[in-house]
Amino acid sequence: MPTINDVAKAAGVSPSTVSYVLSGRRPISAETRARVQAAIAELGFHPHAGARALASSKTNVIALVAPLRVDVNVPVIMQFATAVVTAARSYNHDVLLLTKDEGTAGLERVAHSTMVDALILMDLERDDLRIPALRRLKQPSVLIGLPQDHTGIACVDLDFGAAAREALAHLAGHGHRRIGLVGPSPAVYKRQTTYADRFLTGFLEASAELSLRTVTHPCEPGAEGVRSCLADLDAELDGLTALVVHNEEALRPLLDLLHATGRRVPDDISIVAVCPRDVATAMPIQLTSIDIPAHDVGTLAVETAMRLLDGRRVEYTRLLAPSLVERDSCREISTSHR
Amino acid sequence: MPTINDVAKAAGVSPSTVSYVLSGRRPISAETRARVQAAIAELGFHPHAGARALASSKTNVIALVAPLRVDVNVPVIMQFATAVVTAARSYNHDVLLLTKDEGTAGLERVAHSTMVDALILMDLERDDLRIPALRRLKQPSVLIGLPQDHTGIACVDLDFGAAAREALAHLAGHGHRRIGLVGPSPAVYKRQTTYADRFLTGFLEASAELSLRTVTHPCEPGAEGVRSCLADLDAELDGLTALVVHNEEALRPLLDLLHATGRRVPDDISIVAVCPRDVATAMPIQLTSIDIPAHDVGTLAVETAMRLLDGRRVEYTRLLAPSLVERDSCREISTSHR
DNA sequence: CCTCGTCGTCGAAGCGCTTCGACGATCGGC
DNA sequence: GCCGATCGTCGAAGCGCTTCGACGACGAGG
Repeated sequence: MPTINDVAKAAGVSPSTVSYVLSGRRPISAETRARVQAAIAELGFHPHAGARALASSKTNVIALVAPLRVDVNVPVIMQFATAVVTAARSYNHDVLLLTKDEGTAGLERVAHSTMVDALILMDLERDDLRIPALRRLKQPSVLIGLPQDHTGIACVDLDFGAAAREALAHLAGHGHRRIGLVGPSPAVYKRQTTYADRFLTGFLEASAELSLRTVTHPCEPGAEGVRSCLADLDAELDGLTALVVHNEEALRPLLDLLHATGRRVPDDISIVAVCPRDVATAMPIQLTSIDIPAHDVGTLAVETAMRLLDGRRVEYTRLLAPSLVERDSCREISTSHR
Repeated sequence: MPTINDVAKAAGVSPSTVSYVLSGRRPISAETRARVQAAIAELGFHPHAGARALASSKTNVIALVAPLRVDVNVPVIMQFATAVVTAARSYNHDVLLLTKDEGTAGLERVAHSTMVDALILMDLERDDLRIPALRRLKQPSVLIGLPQDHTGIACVDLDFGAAAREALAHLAGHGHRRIGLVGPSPAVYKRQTTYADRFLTGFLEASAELSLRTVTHPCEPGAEGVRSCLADLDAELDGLTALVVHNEEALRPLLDLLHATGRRVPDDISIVAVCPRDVATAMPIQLTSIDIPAHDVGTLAVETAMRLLDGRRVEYTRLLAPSLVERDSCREISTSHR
C-alpha cells in the first residue's frame, strides 16, 4: 500500500503538498496538482483512514443504530437504512451499523473510541434511556422519531398527527361520518414509541374538529387480533363506513376478513392505510394510503447530521408533512347514507 | 477524552504498560494491572480507534456488503445482517455497512483505505465481477452464496440442492408421486444468483432418483404470476398432489388461489415451502417448510472471517444442511390415490 | 555463589496523515 | 520602482497508540 510519502516522492513534492492537493485547503498550482494527481492514480494511493482520523479528528463515518430484532416493520427499517447509507455516501461518509440492543454502552463505545463523527438512531422510545447518554457525547446525533424530552437533539420524523388529520379529512370529504381506527398492536404502545400516540392524538383532535363519530382500538397481530379488533369497533359504533388502518401487518388479514364477511371495499367500507407505498399497492385492492416516507426521513437525517458536523444551524424538530395518495379503497358516500 | 498517557500517569506507569494491560501481550503483575484498570475506569478511557488502527494495522471492523434495494427478500437480508452484526460484536468487531451498488469500487475504497479487516458479501451472482477484485485485496473475504468460480475465497450458504432433495424425499415418503415446483421469479434466474439453479438441479436429480413425475416453473410476482404458474403446472402434469414452493412472495397468493379454487391444503394438495421459519408460520395454514437459516449462515460467515483473520484454516465451501420442519401443509396420501 | 532465564516494566520509534508556521516568489497599488 | 499582500510550497510537529529492544530484579540450577 503506497503512502502519502510515496506519492510525494513520485510527484517530486513534499507530503504536505499532496495533502493539500487532496483536501484543497491551500492553493496549489495547476501544474503541481496535475503531477500529484497523476502520481496518486499511478500508485493507486488511498489515504489510510486510521491515520487520517488520528490526524484530523474526523472519521467520515456515521453510526446508524437500528432495531435489528426480526420485527414487524422490517421493510420500513430497511428503507431507512438504505436511505441513510446512500445519503451518507453522497457526503463521502460511510455507515457503521449498530444494533439497538447494544444500548447506551454501544453508543458510548463507538463515540468515545472516536469511530464515528455523528450518530443516527431509530426506534426511539418515549423516555429513551439513550438520550441522556447522547447528550454527553461530543458527537452530534440525529433521531428518527420523536421522544419526549429531546431538547438539544435533532429529530426527524413523519408528522403522524398531521397524517391522522389528513386521513380523517379525506374520509370526511368523501362524506364519511362514522369511522374506526385500527391502531397498532398494544405491544407498540407498550414499547412507548411515540408515533402511535401522536397518530392517535391527531386522530381524536381531527375527529372532534370535524364532528365525526369515531372509535379507536389497538389491534393484536394475526387474524384473530384483527377479527376481535374489528368486532370491538363494530360493537362500539355501528354503521361504520370507513376505517383508518395504522397497522401494517393488520392490513392483509383485515382485507381477508372483510372479504370473508362480505363487506366490500370500497363499496361497503372505505379504507385509508398508513404504510409504505409498496405495501399499499401490494394488496389485492390498491389502498388509498398515507405514505411512510422512510427514504425522505433517512436522507433528511443524514443531511441534518452533516449540517451539525460543519456547524451549520439546524431545525431541531423536523416533522415531514404527510401525503395521501388516492387509490381504490375509498369511495364517496351517497348522501342517503350520511 | 483521556489518552493512554493520562491513564499511565494516573496509574503511575508508562504508556506501554497500559497498552500491555489492555492487550495482554506481555505479563503484567496483578497489582499493576489492578491500578491501571482502576485508572482506566476512573477516567473513562477508551482507546482511539484510529490511532489503534494506525499503530496495529487492525481496525476491528468488518465490511458487510448488502443488497439494499427494496427487494422481495428484505426479511431474509435483515436476518443476515442481524446475525452478522451480532456475531461480529461477539468477536469484538464492528460492522461497516456497504450497499451492493457501490460495486467493485466500494470494496476497493474501504479495503485500500484500511477501514476494515475483512469483508462479507451477500447476494453474489454467478459470474460476479467483484470476485476478481476481492482476490486482489489484502483483506480476506467471505461470501454468502456460491458463485461459479470462487477459488480461494470462502463461501457459506444453505445447501439448496440438498434442500430440494429433502423436500422431494419428504413428499415421496408421504406417498406423493406427482409434484410441481413453483420456482423463483424469472428475474431471479436472470440475476444469476446461483441458489435458484442449485435448487432446481437438486430437484431434478431427486425427481429422477425417486422416479417421480415432476414439473417445474418459475413464477412471476403477484397474484397473476401465481395463477399462471399454477395453470402451467397443472397443464403440464395432471393429478398434482403436491407442490414445492421455492418462492417466498408467491406463498401468500398461492394459498389464496388454492383456497379460492377449492383445493384444500393439505387435503387436496400438499405443500413444502422453502422460506424462513417465521414466514412459514405466519401463513393461514402452518406450512411444512425447509428453513433458510439466515442466522446460522450469517454467524458462520463471521466465524469464518475471524478464522481467516487469525490465520487459521477454513473450509472454503461450507454448505449448511437443510432441515425440514413438519407442520400442517403435508399429508400422507392414501394408497388409492397413488 | 554465580549464571542464566524469566518476569515486569520502561523508553523510544514509528504507523500515515494533517496542519501550522515559515519562506521565497510574484504581483498589484501608488 | 518599492512595499506589502498573496500565492505556492516545504518542513516539522504531533495526533494516540502498539511494539520492539533493553534492562533491572529475582528465582532456580549447577
